[in-house]
Amino acid sequence: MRGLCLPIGLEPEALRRLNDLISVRTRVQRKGTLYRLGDRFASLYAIRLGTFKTFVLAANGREQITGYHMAGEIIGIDGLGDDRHTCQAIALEDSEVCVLPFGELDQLAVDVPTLRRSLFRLASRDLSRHHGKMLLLGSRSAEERLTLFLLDIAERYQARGYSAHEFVLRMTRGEIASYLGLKLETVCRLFSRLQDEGLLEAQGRAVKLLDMPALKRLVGQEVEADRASIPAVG
Amino acid sequence: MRGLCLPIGLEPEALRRLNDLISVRTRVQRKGTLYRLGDRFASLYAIRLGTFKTFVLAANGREQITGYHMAGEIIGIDGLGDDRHTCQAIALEDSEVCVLPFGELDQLAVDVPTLRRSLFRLASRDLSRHHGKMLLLGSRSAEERLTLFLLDIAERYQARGYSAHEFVLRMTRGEIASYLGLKLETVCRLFSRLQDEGLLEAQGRAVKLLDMPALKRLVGQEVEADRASIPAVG
DNA sequence: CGTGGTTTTGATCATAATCAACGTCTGTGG
DNA sequence: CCACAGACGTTGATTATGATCAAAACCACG
Repeated sequence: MRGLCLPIGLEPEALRRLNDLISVRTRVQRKGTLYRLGDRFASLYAIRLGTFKTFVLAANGREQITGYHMAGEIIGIDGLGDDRHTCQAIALEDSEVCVLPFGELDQLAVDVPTLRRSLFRLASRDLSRHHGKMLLLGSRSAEERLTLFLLDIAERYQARGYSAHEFVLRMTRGEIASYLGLKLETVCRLFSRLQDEGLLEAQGRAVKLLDMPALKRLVGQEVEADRASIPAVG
Repeated sequence: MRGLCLPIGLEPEALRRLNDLISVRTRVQRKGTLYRLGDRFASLYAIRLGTFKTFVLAANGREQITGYHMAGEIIGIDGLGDDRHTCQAIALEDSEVCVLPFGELDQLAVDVPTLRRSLFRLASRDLSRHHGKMLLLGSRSAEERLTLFLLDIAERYQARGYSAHEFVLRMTRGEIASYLGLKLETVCRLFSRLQDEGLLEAQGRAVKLLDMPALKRLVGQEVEADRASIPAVG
C-alpha cells in the first residue's frame, strides 16, 4: 500500500513521516469528481491509481482543461491560496487517491524542514511546469503544442516505469484540444499529419511514438548527448 | 520605509515579524538583472518601486516573457522548486527591491503559522493567477488577450491606488506580444483597432481605457452587479 | 443492433503571421 | 540646440494557419 501512495519528489525522511498521516484512501470512479471549484481546501490528494483532469469553466460554460494528473502525482494544491479550490478535478478512469489532510501536513512540516521544502516545491511545481512547458505554448504552432503534449505524457509514463514510446491516452481529442488551446478537429488532423510523416502511429487513443528524435527536434528540444552546443545568449 | 516594502497579501501579524528580517534594499536600474536563470535561489524580492519582467529564453534564443511584476509584488518564488531560479528577472525602469532571505523566512515560518500560510499562498498565487487569467488565454483571440492584459494591468494599478483608467505601460509592444503569444505587429493593430472602436485611447505607451464595461464584455467578464445571472453548469 | 459519444476528413473562411516600408520618439555627441 | 542613430511604433499587402461548418465512419455499450 505505502509504495504507490507516496508522492514522487519527496525526500525519504519526509516520506516516512508522511506515511503516518495517510489515513483515508478513496476510490473515485470514471467521471467522478474529486473536488469542485469553490470547495473548501482541506486536503491534498496523492493519486494512487488512475488519471485525473483539472479544469475551470469559461464564461460560456465550456470547460477549459488546466492539467492532467497521473498516478504518483499530488493534486489539490491549487486550493492553498484562498482556502478554496480554484478548479474542479474529475477522474478520467476509475481511480484511487490517498487523502493527505493539509492541517496535519502543515503541522508536520514544522518539525521536518525537508517536508516543508517539499511542500513548497510541490506548490511551485505546477507553476514551474507551466513556465517550462505550457507557457511557452503560447508562442507555438498547433503541431508543436501537440508534440509537446505527447512528449510530456511520454516522459511521465517513463518516470513511472512504463514505455515512453507506446501508451494509451486517457483523454478525448476534445480534451486534448481544450488543454492545448486548439479545436478538436485540429488535433485530429495533427494526429493524421504526424502519422503521415511517419513520426507516430495513432489508432484512436492508442499512440506509438515512432521517431522520438524527430519529435524532439520538431519542438526545438536538443536531442540529448550534446547540450554543450546550445548557443549562449548574452 | 517599511510601508512599501511589505508585500500585499500577507496578514498583519506576519508582517510585523517580517519587518525584522528585511535587511537589504537594493536598487536595480533599468535593464538591470535581478536574477538569472540558474542562479541559486536564496531570497525573495519585494518590489518596492518600479517594474520587472520575468522571462525564459526559447530554443532559438528569443525571449519569452512569463510575467510582469509591479511595486508591492514579490518575485523570485520560481526558484523554490529546484533551488535554482527558472527564469530571469530584469527591471523595466529604475527600481528598488527589498531582499527577503529565504532561509530566515523559512525559519520564521516555523513559529508563525500565518506566515507559513502566506508563503504557501504566495507560491500558489502565480499559479492561480495563471489559472484564472492567463491559462484561459490559450483559447482566446488576439483581441481578447490584449484586452485581458490591459484589464489585468488596470486592476493591479487600481489595487495600488492609481487610476485604473489611465496609465503608462512600462513595456514595449514587442514585450506585450511575447507575453501574450502574439507578434508585435498584431499588438499594434489591436491597439489601433480598439482605439477606432472607441474602447481606448493609446499614444505609444500611454493608455486610457475609455469604455471599461465594453472591454469587460469583450472578454466575457460580467459587468458587476449581477453575478447571480451566470448560469450554473452541472 | 441501434444509439450516443467520439474520431476522422473535406471545403471554406477568419485570424493572425509574415514581409516590407515608413513614421516617430529618445538620447547622444557635435 | 540641433542632427543623427537606433530603437520603437504604425500601417499595408499577402500568406499560412487554424477555426468553422458539415458529413461520415467508427466504436463501445446497453
